[in-house]
Amino acid sequence: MALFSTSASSEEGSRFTYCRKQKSLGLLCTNFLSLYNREDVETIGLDDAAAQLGVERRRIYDIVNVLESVGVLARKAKNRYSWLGFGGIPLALQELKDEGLKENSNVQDGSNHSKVSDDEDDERLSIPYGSSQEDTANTILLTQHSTLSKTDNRKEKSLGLLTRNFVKLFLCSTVDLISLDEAAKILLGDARDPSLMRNNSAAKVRRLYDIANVLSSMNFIEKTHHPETRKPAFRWLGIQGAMETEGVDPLFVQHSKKRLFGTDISNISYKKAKIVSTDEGSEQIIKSDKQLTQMKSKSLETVADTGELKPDSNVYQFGPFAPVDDQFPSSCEYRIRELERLASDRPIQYQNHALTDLFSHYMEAWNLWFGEVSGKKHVHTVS
DNA sequence: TCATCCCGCCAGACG
DNA sequence: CGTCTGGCGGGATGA
Repeated sequence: MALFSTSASSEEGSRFTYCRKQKSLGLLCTNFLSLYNREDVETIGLDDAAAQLGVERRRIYDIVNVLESVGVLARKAKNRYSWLGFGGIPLALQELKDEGLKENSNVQDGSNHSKVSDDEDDERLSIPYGSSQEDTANTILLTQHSTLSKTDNRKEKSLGLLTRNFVKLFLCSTVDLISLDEAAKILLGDARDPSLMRNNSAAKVRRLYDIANVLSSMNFIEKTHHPETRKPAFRWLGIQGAMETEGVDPLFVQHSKKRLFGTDISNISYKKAKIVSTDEGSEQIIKSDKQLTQMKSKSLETVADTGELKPDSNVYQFGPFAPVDDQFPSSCEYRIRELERLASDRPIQYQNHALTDLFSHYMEAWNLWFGEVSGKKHVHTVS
C-alpha cells in the first residue's frame, strides 16, 4: 500500500498546514501584551511567558528586548522582567529623544548631565536637526563607532540597541516614513558613502524586520508604501498609535486590513516544515523541544510570585493614561509637549479628520487626567 | 522572482 | 560546568 503514500502533504496536510503568519513575532508580541497587560501584573518570568505563549524561549528574548527598549518592560534580574506597561512608554521615548538629540548635536557641554538611568552609550547617530523635512533621511549620518570594547562588540549589534536607534530615527528627525532598507543603511554606518556599505546590511534588515513586526503590533509604526516609489515602508505613528493599542483587547484587534491570524493565544502549532514521512508515508510533526510538553499547566500564579501583592493598584484608571507608579511629572510634561508638538509640527498629518478627532480626544482625556493628578499632587497646572 | 522573516545552532555572558 | 542570552544567517514562505 505504498502507492501514493510518499507525498508528505497528502490530504492530511490540509488540516495542519504550516502557516508562517501564525508564528510571526508580531502576533506573538500581541499575545504577549494581552497576556500581561493587566494592572495586577508586576513581574514576568521568561520561562513562564514562553510556556504560556507556547513558544521557545528564544522568541521571548526577541520580544522582550524590543519591549524593553520602548519602556514597557524593565529587566529586573536574570530571567525576570518587571512590567511597566504602556504607561512606561512616554518616558522611555522622551529619553530616547533626548539621547538622540544630544548625540547628534555633537556639542559636548562637558560637566553634568542628568542622564536618566539606562545603560551605556553607543554609537552616535547624528541627525541634522531641523533641516528640511525631505532630505533629512539622506543626510543623516552616523559617525564613527571606532573605539569598541572588544567584549561589548556584541552588544553593539543587539536587537535592543537597534530598536532604540530605529526609534530615534523617527523621534529625532522629521522623517516619518522610511523603508527598512534605508533604515538599515542609516543605522549601520555611513549613509554618506553608499559604496562602502558596511558589512552586509542585508543581515541587519532581517533584524529590522523583526523589530518592525513587534513595533507594528503595538501600533508604533504602520506598514505602508512610499508614495512615489511604491516601495514598502514604515510610517511612525508614535504614542497615539501605541496608546490606542492599550485598552482594547489587543488580541484580536486586527485593525483595518492587517493580517488576520489565528485566535489561539498560545500560538502553539506545528513547527516549520519538520515533517518526516515514516516508512509507510504516515507523516508526523516533530516538535523539537520539550516546550510543548510543559505548557498549559499554568494558573495565574505568574504574577506575584515575589510575594508582595500590590497595595491598591488601581487608583488611576483613566483610559489610555493609566500611569505607572511614580514619575508622573516627567511623563506628564512630556506628553503635553509631545501633543503640542504634534499639533503644530505636522499640520499636514492632521488634516486627516480621523487623526484630528483622535488627537482632540486624547487632549481632552489628558487634561482630565492631568487635572486629577495636579489636584492631588499639587503640581503645576496646564496653562 | 524578490520581499519577508522564522527557526534554532551555537558562542559569549553569567553564576 | 550548566544555564541564560541572544547574534546570526540558512532557507522556507508569501506575494
